[in-house]
Amino acid sequence: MSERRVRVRFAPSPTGPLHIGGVRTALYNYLFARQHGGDMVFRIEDTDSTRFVPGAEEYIIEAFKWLGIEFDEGVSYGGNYGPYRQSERRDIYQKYVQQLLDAGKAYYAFDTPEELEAKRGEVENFQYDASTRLTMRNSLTLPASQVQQMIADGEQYVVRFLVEPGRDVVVHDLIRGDVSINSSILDDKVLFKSADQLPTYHLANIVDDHLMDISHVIRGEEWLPSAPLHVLLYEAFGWTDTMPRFAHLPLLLKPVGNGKLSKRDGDRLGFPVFPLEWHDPKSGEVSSGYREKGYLPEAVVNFLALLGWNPGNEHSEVLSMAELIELFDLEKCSRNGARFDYIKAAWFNHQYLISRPDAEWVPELDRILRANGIETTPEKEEDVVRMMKLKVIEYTDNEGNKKKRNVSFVSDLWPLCRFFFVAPQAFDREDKFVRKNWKETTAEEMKQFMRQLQETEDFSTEGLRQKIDPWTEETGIRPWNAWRICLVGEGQGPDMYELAAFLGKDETLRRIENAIQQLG
RNA sequence: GGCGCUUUCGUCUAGCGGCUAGGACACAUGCCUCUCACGCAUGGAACACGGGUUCGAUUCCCGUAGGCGCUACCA
Repeated sequence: MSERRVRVRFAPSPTGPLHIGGVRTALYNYLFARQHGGDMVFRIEDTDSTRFVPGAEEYIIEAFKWLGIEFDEGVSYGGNYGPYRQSERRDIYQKYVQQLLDAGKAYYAFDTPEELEAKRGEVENFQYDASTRLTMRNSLTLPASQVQQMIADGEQYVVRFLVEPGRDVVVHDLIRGDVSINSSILDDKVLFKSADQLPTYHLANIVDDHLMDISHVIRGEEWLPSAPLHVLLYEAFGWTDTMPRFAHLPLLLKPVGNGKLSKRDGDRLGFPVFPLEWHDPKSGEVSSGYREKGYLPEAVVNFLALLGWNPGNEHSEVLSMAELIELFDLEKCSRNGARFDYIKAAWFNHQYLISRPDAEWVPELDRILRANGIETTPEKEEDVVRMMKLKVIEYTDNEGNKKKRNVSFVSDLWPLCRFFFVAPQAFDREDKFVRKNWKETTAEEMKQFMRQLQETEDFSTEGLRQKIDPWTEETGIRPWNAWRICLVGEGQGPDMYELAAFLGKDETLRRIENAIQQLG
């Protein structure tokens, strides 16, 4: 078994945008596959034609591209095990359904949805299983000739799996160990529906995993209760020796309150639950995405990887995809659900944002500036990036130490740097910083200060420092905070000499004059 | 209701019979300082409960309680 090539799959239903929990499941599959030099398969499980949502498949593919989770084969990637869309595999499933039917391991059932509904109404905890199947309308209770006739007449039916009661079915789970369930509590699951000539999830899933030679099934914990059914299905087909190994991942829970993470939590607390922004084609509703919110894909991946798995104490929590691949270990996955700590997600984003290479900033910053009506030319771009990188993301303090600012999202940047491009228009007298640093004597001091600036020949950072520092010593005037109000409008921003040097003498003086006029 | 999974700081977790129970996020305080930050330092903060097993349980077993999931002609 250790010789078997690792092949895993991520197999979503195209019923809407990819939930962040699904992203994590895919990520774990990906890490596992890459670590073992195996294959990652992308399969579309669209066996419920009524729930198909246009655009969902494309959305999912785009989301993984953005996140850097790569598939080796599957829908849109090709491969030797296709087709990878279940709706295109009808013939295959029919063959295997027939195989079970012929072997007496499955049977036709003609009970209509209405009849079943009625049954559930009159019998408490009704379940279609060994205890009830002989009281229903199916090929076990009806004469064979009548069954043939009904099918020939086009009567709607389903094929159900015949579960032998009274057996303990053991599922070996890589994360949880052996899980045992008695087959008597399992129902005779519907395997195939005549209405759309498609199988249900369970049948399609087992057949495809077998045919695609999947070695490991890594999926969410919600599948654990049906895992014994899947084991039984492998047995019924005679595929137990190549049955994949199972691993059921803990679920992602709400940040606060009870239950699993839902879209509503994101709306309520202000964080996305989808990787990309999603425009619902029916309702027109727009759901925010990590990408559009200014998250970096590396940060999302890193954060998600650590929700339910941990490499241990000796490692930093800031891990690249390559490091995650190297360290990942299914058996070290935790078994209990993880609350979704979106505050920590922001911290991860901060980590990646401040250490981003300059080149990657160019298009991003350019976009921000254009969005705010600042035109940059390609020649100027580099200067703008350098300036913003040095003065907004990272700067040098008076002692020459490199410092970094608390920027968590790309969208935080504009408010932090707009003063480089736009002079403060109005001043808020109620602002704490303004109140504290603009006193009655300040206007007069600023006028004196302006004369010093006026006389400064070398208006560079160093030139200003050499001219102004001695003056503050002589006069005892400490101009920096008031000066900051003039140029920035509030208590933030880089070193004042650096800022003034960037703005230039004219603009610096203009802004001070304006502030004096307004604040008096 | 039935079945299954699960339970260490507020949160994510390390721990795999003997530890002052460790780290990260968040929080608080201090240092730095021309502002906001960053950084650094410090601090508070946890083994759900009850029985066993054992010389010794956070760790193993059994209950109880809580949490989560499944219980469709959805995945």
